[in-house]
Amino acid sequence: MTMEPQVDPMLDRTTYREVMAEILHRITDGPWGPGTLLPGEIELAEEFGCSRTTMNRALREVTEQGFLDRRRKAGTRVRMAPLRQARFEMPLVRAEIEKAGASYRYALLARDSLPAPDWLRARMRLPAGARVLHLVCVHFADGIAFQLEDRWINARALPQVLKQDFTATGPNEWLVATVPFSEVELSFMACAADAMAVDQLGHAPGDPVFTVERATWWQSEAITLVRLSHRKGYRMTTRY
Amino acid sequence: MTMEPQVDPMLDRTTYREVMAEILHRITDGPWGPGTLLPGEIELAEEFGCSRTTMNRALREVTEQGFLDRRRKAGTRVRMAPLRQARFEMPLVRAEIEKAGASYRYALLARDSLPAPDWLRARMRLPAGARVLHLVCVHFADGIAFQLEDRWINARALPQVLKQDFTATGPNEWLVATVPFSEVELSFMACAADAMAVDQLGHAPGDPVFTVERATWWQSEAITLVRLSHRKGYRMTTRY
DNA sequence: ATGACTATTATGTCTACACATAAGGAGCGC
DNA sequence: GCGCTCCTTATGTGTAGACATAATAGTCAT
Repeated sequence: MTMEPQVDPMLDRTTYREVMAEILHRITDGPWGPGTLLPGEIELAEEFGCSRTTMNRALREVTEQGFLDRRRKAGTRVRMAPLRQARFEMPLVRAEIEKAGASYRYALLARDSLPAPDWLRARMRLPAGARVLHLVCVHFADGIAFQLEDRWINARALPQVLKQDFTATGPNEWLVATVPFSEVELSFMACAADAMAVDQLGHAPGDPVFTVERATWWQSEAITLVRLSHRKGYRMTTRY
Repeated sequence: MTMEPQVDPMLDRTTYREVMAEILHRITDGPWGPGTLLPGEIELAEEFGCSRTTMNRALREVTEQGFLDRRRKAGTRVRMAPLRQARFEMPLVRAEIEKAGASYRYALLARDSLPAPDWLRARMRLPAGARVLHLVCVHFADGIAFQLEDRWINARALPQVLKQDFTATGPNEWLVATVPFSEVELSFMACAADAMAVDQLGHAPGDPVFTVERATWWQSEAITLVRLSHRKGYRMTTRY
């Protein structure tokens, strides 16, 4: 029984990834400078030797990356300035420190179970009388205090948290592995160093401290509120 | 000539947006808790009354939003914790102020054309002897200083900038409309108030000032470096 | 048992086609 | 000129069908 030699029919096909790459190239280093009106999908599909569906997907994804502006009837245009948005990954401190090539150490400073104070109940939309666990910990990079973590965890939503002993690993890593979140509020700000920041991070009183506050909920139930104070001179940087 | 009554065939169709909404609902408020293994695409498509293509797109987009984890053969699983990434839109100050319902006013404080100082050349990878335009401006919300802008623009890359008179509109709006960028470095930090911040933003000397620094390049050529200092108590917040 | 091959399966992607929808633009009445 | 309708056009989205690919699970020989 003889077989016809079969060439893989999909092997030569232009994929939407290839199309994307070429489009991005034409935008950033090629003839499609800012403001250029691109040919229509059908025309481009013919030029690239793919279906309109594939071209549509490629253009859609390049648009999502912020380089194009598409409007029905008006066509596809190269943005004057790529969409002004920054994506931050919020890494675990541990990962951040180890990525920088420093050794990581963690210490628990305080641990306290108590009814949620009023300001916290208001901030996190907690019901009256909810119990919370309050933790204070420090993260060290090469033995030097890097980040001070002041965390509140809703023990009503997570009763197991009260049995956790956070002396070995931080609450962040435990939470990430244990509970999800559906809603996050994230703030960046500059605060004046308080007593805790002075003691633990080596700031002078009143020094500017870069602080991140992060509140998370799951299915409308408060999970945790954390304030992360950083060592002197810390910058949060992203490139894109 | 009689016509058959034609029902719009697409009107009843399940759209990928509807599917996405239902999937997200099932994840965040429904039976698909973290770790759940979802049924296969074909099965889901049947249940939702749509094609596998549509179901695939819905699942793909929910995955992009960080709620699902998909692997060939292994299937689709709800993530334990939604992907930890934050997206910041970087609005024009004007838009930010007006969105908050305040009136916007702009003022140019200083304007100076000079050869790039060494620190700036190093910071922006500028060639020796490059001329830059240095601008200082303030953005007011309801008459109160909101943001202080300290900007350097590479006049070698943008010779037209020297002819621009930035008394009426800020350099940001001009740049956005004039020149694109392909590379951005964005930093957030807490600085101590300097003389300029004291004079213009009403800080006390040494007060913590939330500062954003943003450097942009286009095709490896430096465009602009800007430091934005914010009024007392400013928080940059995002929800997702 | 163990390592190598094979079958199976769920997702990934491409095609061709059709209809939907937003919005620019022409033409018209005033 | 101004505002209105209507046509056209480019993108947006849905369908059925096919093949691609990665990864698991099972089979077989050693």
